[in-house]
Amino acid sequence: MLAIRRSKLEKLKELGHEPFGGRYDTTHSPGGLQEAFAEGLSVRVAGRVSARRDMGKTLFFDVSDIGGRMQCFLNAKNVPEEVFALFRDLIDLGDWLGVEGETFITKTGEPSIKVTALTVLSKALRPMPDKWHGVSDREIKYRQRYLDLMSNARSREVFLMRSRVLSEIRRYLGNLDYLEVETPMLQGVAGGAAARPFETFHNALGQPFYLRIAPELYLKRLLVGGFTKVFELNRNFRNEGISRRHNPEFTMLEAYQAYGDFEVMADMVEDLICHLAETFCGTLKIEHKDEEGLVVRTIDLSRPWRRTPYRELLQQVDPQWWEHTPEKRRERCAELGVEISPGMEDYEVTQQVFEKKIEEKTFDPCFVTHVPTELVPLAKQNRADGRVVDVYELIINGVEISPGYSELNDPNVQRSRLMHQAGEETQNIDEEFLLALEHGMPPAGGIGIGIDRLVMLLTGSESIRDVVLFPQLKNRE
RNA sequence: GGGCAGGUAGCUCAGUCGGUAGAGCAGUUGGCUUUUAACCAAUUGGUCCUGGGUUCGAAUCCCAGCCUGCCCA
Repeated sequence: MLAIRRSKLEKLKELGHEPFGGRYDTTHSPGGLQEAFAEGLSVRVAGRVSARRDMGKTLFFDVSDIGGRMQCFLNAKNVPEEVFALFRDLIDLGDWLGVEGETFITKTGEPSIKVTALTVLSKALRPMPDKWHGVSDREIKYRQRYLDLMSNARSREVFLMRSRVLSEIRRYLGNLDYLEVETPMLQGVAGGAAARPFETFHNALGQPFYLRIAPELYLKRLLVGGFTKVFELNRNFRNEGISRRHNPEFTMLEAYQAYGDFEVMADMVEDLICHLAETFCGTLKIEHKDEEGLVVRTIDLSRPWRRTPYRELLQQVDPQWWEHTPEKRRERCAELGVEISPGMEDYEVTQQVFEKKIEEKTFDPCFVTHVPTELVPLAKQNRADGRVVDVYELIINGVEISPGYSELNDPNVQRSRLMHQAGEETQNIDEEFLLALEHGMPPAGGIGIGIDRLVMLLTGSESIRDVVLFPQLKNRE
């Protein structure tokens, strides 16, 4: 098959066509013309030949790109013989073409271009995937995403929506006077979260670096510097397991607002996510469907969203949970079918119960507030109850979508909390960050939003690999 | 890391009890001047994931490995 395509390529050259083209100025994209369609327009449209229906002296073909398709009509009577023969004999499904002609509507009502001239833009030497099923082999979808995109409308929709969601988040925050910034991805100390980092090495500096696991400690330095509303929307890296919900590199939004607190930020996140759902899904009741198109779950984003303290949620699992001794709590785990390991601290035991019995079963939005201090070293402690911090963790669709804090800005408390978390490993403390706090950070509310999980929620995707263009896979060898 | 499922033509997939490797689409050839998964006829195309083993004979049974997916940790 390759050989046949190559011989067509040679014939194109013999006939004076450059098979890998060049600049081609268009009046419309295929999808753009579809939207702005009127009869009798002179147009130039380019795209990949995605279908052809050959009727002898007449033939139809579609040109398409990520944004849509347009039917073209080629008739032996309307064009010079060589133009007709060029398409008929040398153009295959998958080739890129520039098409010039006039718009009209066919007998069957299809908006079309009556072709008068063709320009070869690129010859495809390999065939397109199955025109009806597309590619469904997961490995091919992920390793050769372009084949997935050119053959599966659903994938195109997901990634178009992802792109538009990112733009809309930037626009939304910009309207609120947030400034977008970029902070280091190569960090000397990987701070801002508890996760194993990727390690690397800078040769000229002779110094090890870590790929960031969070931008938080740098964004807070910017609060110290006087940025009062600031966000970063970019990649984090965590050297941990890969699963349906985890990719080693993932996209995170972090935003900080001076003089705010976690409740101000919860209000904003609630409004932002509802805005995105209304804009891109047209509804706050999002239906997730299975392969057959049957609705398996409906997520209701109607406001106001539930806000419930961590303490109360555990009482819903076991009313006596907080009265139990640590030993009794471990016993209850066995009864509840929650697996724990012997080395776990008491608060970790409770957190396991939270994750298995509450988080995984919560699909409609819930802000879990006031979680135990040990779980969040970077948030302010609650004034009335120092055992908890002033934070929320937003659960939707059984996963944490967004954390939000009243940010800790007391340098002394911050130091002791980080020391406590680091234990023996004091080299993991970002002294430069503590130095910045000593210069004075305004009180602030901060949030993170896991963008991949948000896009999964909005598109009804069951796997993070279906919303990341090139998910991490093992090398072939 | 553990368990389960899968890997067959470019793509989507069948393959019975271990007995010559199959279909649809794509491709090729021919026909057809308004089709839209166009249609009709003919036809090409295989490292059956890899490597061992059992057997007269392996896509099929056994062992090891690779890759993917799902579940668990």
